Amino acid sequence: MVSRARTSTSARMSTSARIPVWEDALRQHGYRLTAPRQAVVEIVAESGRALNPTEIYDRARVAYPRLGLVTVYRTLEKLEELHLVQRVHRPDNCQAFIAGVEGHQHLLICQNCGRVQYFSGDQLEALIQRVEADTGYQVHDHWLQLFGKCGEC
Amino acid sequence: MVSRARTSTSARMSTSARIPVWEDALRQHGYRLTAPRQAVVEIVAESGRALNPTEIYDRARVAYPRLGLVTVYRTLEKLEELHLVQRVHRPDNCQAFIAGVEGHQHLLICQNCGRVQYFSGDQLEALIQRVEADTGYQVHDHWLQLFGKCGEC
DNA sequence: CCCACCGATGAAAACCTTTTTCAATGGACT
DNA sequence: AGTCCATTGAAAAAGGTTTTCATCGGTGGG
Ligand SMILES: [Mn+2]
Ligand SMILES: [Mn+2]
Ligand SMILES: [Zn+2]
Ligand SMILES: [Zn+2]
Repeated sequence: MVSRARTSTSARMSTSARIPVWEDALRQHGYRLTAPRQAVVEIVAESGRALNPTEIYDRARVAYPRLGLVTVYRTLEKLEELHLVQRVHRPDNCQAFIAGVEGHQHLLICQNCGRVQYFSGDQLEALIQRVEADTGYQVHDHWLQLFGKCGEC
Repeated sequence: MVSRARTSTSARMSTSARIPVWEDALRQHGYRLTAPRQAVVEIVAESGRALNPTEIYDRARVAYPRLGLVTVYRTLEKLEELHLVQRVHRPDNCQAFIAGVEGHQHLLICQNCGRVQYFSGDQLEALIQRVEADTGYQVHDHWLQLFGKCGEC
């Protein structure tokens, strides 16, 4: 039970509930909330998959056809700076972005459809201490990602 | 003691001992062992840090000035295919390569100087089972990387 | 030994993605 | 209305990787 409790997959905010939160965050940091930004925010906030800049561009242009690709890059830059999105690294593609979560969590990625889930509760402390003792390194951070096949695939 | 034994940092082949091994592997797969390839192999096999194609290019040209950057890319392609090198992903740079190791191991990377060490013996089985149960995903693979500061830094 | 073949090479061109530049736009505030 | 200035999209530039191509040169067969 104790060990069970240490791992949790996040019951995240529903994807559409993110939109007003992100919009507020942008405004509260002095950024204007413009139509092209809203178009980008809507796509990224609602996606359960990590998306490339060009994928975001293509999808957001459906709602806002005048959008320029540069604005996608610039909006992603701001969303990343505010920790609202994070980059997802995969063997073949490290240029994709997904909505972030608060605190320290890890990614579980479907190798088939790209669907992403977060989880937390790794127990790496003991491992890290051993590696530190063995190597003389001081460990300050870690990446853990699981890859597999999601329920739908 | 049991848990200690499950974690090990690899007492790897000395870096220079890799060179003949890699050269044999290339030959045995039908690739010719040419001077430009040898220059690339020597740099990558002997490096304790992950190197970009252009870093490899610059270093290898010291020994073989006629070398073209394209040959660096092509040689890396073959070394990766033979699992002699692997790509190292970092927050800011996913285009660097380091000598691989046999079997399943993980990377420990110095954030200051880029020095890389391998370790094995994570105990993720229980965590993975829990995440699978919670999410309905089937986990087939994982990435674990530690970042920190090495003894020299 | 000579030749034909073909893998390998480097230069140049093409390509693709990301960043920078720039003039124009249009909110926010007075 | 008028000023300020963040924001925008187009275009250019930059940066990195891949493709193309003519040439080179090692190897194996004649
Ligand atoms: Mn963790
Ligand atoms: Mn592992
Ligand atoms: Zn899936
Ligand atoms: Zn170091």
